[in-house]
Amino acid sequence: MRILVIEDDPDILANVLDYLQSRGYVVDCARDGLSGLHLAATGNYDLIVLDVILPGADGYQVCKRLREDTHTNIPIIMVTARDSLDDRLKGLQIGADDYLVKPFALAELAARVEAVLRRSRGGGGRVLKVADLILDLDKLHVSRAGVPIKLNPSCLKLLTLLMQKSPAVVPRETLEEALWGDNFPDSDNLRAHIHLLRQAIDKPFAVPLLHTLHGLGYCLTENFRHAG
Amino acid sequence: MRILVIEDDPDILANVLDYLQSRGYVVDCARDGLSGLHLAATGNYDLIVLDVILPGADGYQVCKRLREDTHTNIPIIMVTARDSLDDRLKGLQIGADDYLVKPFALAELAARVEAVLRRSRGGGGRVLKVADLILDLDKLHVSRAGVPIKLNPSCLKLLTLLMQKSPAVVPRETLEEALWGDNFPDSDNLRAHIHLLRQAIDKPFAVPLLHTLHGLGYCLTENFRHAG
DNA sequence: AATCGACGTGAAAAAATCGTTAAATCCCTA
DNA sequence: TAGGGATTTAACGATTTTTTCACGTCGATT
Repeated sequence: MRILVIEDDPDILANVLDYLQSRGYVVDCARDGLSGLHLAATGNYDLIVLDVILPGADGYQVCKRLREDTHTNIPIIMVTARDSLDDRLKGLQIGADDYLVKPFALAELAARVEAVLRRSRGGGGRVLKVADLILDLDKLHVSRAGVPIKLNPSCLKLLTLLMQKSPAVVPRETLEEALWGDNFPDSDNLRAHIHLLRQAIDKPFAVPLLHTLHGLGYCLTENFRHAG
Repeated sequence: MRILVIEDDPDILANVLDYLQSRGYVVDCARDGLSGLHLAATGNYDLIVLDVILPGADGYQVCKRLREDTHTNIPIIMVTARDSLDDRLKGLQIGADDYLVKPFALAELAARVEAVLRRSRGGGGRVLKVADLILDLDKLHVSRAGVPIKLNPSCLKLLTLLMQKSPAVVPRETLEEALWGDNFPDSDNLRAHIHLLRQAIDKPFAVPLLHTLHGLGYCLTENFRHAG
């Protein structure tokens, strides 16, 4: 992760640089608004820590020009001693992702850096994984051993639940309620769906993942040892 | 935009509710941790404002369980009177997107809500891009492979949402709510709009970007791998 | 071993979803 | 008030999903 720190106070700059580097980030710095703008536009950073009080162009101008002129959406955390409400509002409305008031603890800066980065990288990637079976909860895409698998909505719901609970056993009633709520269909329909799910995720592969515990429920796991 | 406010103090709750509603958000609320957790898991919200001091499960527990158990990445803004450094760090590290200390100005809450929403949808830039399809949110201008495309307002709304969420799958209900709010028209009208959108952005080009996932929703993406 | 209930399998019927088209209605402006 | 674009409604066929059902298998209990 590459971070650009734009700050004119040499003491603060040195502290921030050291701390962020110690946390494993690659950090560059600029001491005034214009060189900061230039670096930001060319340097391919993942996040910018931006002081408001700067020689040259101030932080608001830097932020505004980054958003409007260069059309970048690099996350920006503004940092400043100015803590009036209007200042904070201005910073946030102009396109900053967060606004931190000096003096601040370096640990808090790092925590906010991580929070913003987490969000800017697509929210953390909501994926479930059991053995070589992967379910992407956003794309609703399933694959096993790299092979894409097509599932209908019911099977997808079942698989989601089973993967979330894995390696626990999920009772029939839980699965039925997930599919139909309170009033299930007349026939014992879950069997058919489980069958479809098995066809899709287990049949084409060597080791089955979906196991039946007679009278108890179903369980999705790799290391399944039958009691015997 | 749907927001869930989890807060037990009735005065603060009323203020926050009124203010956010006046800004055009659809707001629900919960007064304790458990019902908040339940609403959050089922209610399809775009953001959660979460008080730390709560009866039932406290805010940290709610946040943690949302991130770990239910695997949601709904943006969370924590709000609390506890402003010690450790409290703030805990909130951010546990998966909150922002941490706001009481007492706060409603305007600042709204600004931070918007900053977080901006980031959580498509990244804050005013230009959305999916493959060679480009949407300028300021000029409301759409083009693909350099060719300008004219869209009516409905299709524009649909495309905006789909691009913001890309490459995630957007369920029908989300699209319908974006177009009509709570009371959609009688007939299944989304199909017609999707058709129009396809005519505009896909038909004149070689590779389609808008894909249907039967029973699940629609997905705008370039690399769409569907199992045979 | 016999039996009963729970489970697996496959096929076919029923229902839901979807793409497409055309006509009707609404809304704004000239 | 007429015209044009936007939106809504309706209908059709095609496809997919869900449900139902019949029958065979397995496991536990007697």
